[in-house]
Amino acid sequence: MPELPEVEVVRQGLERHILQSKVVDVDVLNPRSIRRHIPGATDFAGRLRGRTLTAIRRRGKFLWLVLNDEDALLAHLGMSGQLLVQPGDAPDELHLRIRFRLADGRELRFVDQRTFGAMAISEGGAILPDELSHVAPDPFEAGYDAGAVVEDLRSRRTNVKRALLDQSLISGVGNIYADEALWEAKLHYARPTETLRRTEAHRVLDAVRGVMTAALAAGGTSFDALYVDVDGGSGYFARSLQAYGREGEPCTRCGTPIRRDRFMNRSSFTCPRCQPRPRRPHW
DNA sequence: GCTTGCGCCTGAATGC
DNA sequence: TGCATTCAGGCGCAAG
Repeated sequence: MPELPEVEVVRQGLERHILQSKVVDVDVLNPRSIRRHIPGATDFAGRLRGRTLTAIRRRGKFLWLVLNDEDALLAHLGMSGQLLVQPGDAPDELHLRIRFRLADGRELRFVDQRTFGAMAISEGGAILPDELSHVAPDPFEAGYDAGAVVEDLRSRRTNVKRALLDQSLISGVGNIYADEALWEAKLHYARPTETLRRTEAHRVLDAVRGVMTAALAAGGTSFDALYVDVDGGSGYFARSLQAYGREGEPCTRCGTPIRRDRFMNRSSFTCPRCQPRPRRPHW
């Protein structure tokens, strides 16, 4: 599942492989993958033909390829999206959605089994696409202000995990790293945000940055055949996970079996001892 | 204005 | 065995 570290691995891979490449043609094999590009596939391809990829940028889980220092090709990988750089004669992937033919004969390919991902052209989006105006800075950006995030977090009327997953508060965090950060900070996912002390809020935000830094160093988290890198390689952070996916296995801090709950229609993994459920408030 | 819940999507895994 | 159901989950939007 691509979260910030996996998207950053992809960004770095694109930077290594296709910076200054020229797009000569584009095939949209599934229009759903450009559903955010309202003018449609013909317009999409026309705006890319002849353009050069002059920079690869990222905020949170969003990625954009700058076109001649002006417009941008915006991408979100969703659940299962991959951006692969392949020789032109490589066989099509089963879930190939968009093909970008490059001038040197190689292809940039958007492959996405579940089609939750999407691409679009952002006019004038080189620095920061307008489409991302609602996406907060991620913890690795210069504009990230931990103190401001702490105050925003504590002003919300929700629980801490939902807040961490809210891209308008802090971007780049998905289900896996939210669970890992909460385990690290010894906080339960259902903890009401308004009851967080400043030190606790800082602790969980520091944990978010720490776990994502470690994941990036490991090349990201990969499960099964959902590859991460542009050449199809997998990251190996999955073996370092402390909570996510470890139901029934002992907590590495205290030995208590990790439990799995359904929460917000997704799985949440906690150590019941290190992360006790908050006491219900008195009504 | 803010918070919450749903639908989108495919394939693997599970249940009967 | 085979068909049906569940699960994975980020995002945008509608409803509350």
